[in-house]
Amino acid sequence: MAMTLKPTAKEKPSGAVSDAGAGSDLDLGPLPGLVGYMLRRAQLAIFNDFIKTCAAEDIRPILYAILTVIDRNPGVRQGEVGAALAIKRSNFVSLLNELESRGLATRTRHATDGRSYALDLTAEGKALIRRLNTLVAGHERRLLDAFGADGRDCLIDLLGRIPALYP
Amino acid sequence: MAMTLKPTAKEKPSGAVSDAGAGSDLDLGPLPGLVGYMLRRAQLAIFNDFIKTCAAEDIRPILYAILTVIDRNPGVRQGEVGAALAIKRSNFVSLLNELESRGLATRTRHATDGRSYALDLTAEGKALIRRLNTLVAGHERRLLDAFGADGRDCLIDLLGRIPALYP
DNA sequence: TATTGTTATACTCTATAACTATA
DNA sequence: TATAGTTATAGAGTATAACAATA
Repeated sequence: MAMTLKPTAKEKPSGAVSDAGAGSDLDLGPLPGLVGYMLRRAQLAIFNDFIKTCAAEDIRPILYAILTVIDRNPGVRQGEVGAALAIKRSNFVSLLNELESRGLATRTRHATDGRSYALDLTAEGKALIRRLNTLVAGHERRLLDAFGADGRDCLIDLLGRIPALYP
Repeated sequence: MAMTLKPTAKEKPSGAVSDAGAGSDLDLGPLPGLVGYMLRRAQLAIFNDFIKTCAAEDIRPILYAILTVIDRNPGVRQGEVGAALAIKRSNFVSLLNELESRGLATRTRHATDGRSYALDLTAEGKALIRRLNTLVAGHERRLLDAFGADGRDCLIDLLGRIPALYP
């Protein structure tokens, strides 16, 4: 639970606008000190790189997450995947339709509950997720190279504690 | 540049799904180890809290950021604000229209460049940003209480280094 | 010719309500 | 009645292309 750390040297002696302004020399006031603001910028940058990384397979981050969960939990019910990824049922439908029409995943009626669908990857879907995992590992390695394993683990750890703060 | 730290104790001995699944017992595979995935979940949680925090003033995160930059840089040109916040010019127009029509900001023709607008907050806008800063400080304090100043600074520092990784 | 702001448009993600079919 | 999935719809945020006015 505890954590000991030394932040990187503060290179801006006064204002502390840091790099957040993307080269701009404007005064951003409290923004560079707000977790939410820095989170938005970081997420934009990482998602753009993720999209570029998986562009050859035409897969967006949300589709990669869905494919991953189905791959790891064959026969999982549709609603479970959505809940695990915080995607609303109504929004999940068209995403799954997309995967299904591309021949990557299948809906099968649940054995004991006629309301549910059991989701599985097709052979093509399984082959795709393997290729994607290789691409994504390369994408992730850039962060690992920049931050080191300790820095990356620390970031993951801190980020993972945030959702629990807002019940 | 260097950083020393001890991640929090790993409470899940085996799988390490952590809290990312929001209580689900599904196997999320590599997702909880991906910075981008954890970033998305953290940002969703923080933005939702921010929106709730500023709901009484009917201000979304992006409007707060714009108001802040205009407040800190009176007379700033429209394009500069957009560039500082990574908002495309074409998308910035309607956002500024919203602030202007609500009587919070003004467009004035730039003194020396007839193409530009100089942006300023109205008295009402200035009063609003002061109230917002109080609300946002409370929102941010929750993170500070949870992580401590060291943890928060570490998080901000790591997040701030991410955009520079993708030129 | 290049830049600033604007309009138009499209796509993705998200949110809500109402519907169906099963339980 | 409650739940799983679906449809319809609306709102944000983001992206590109084309245009007018100005430099």
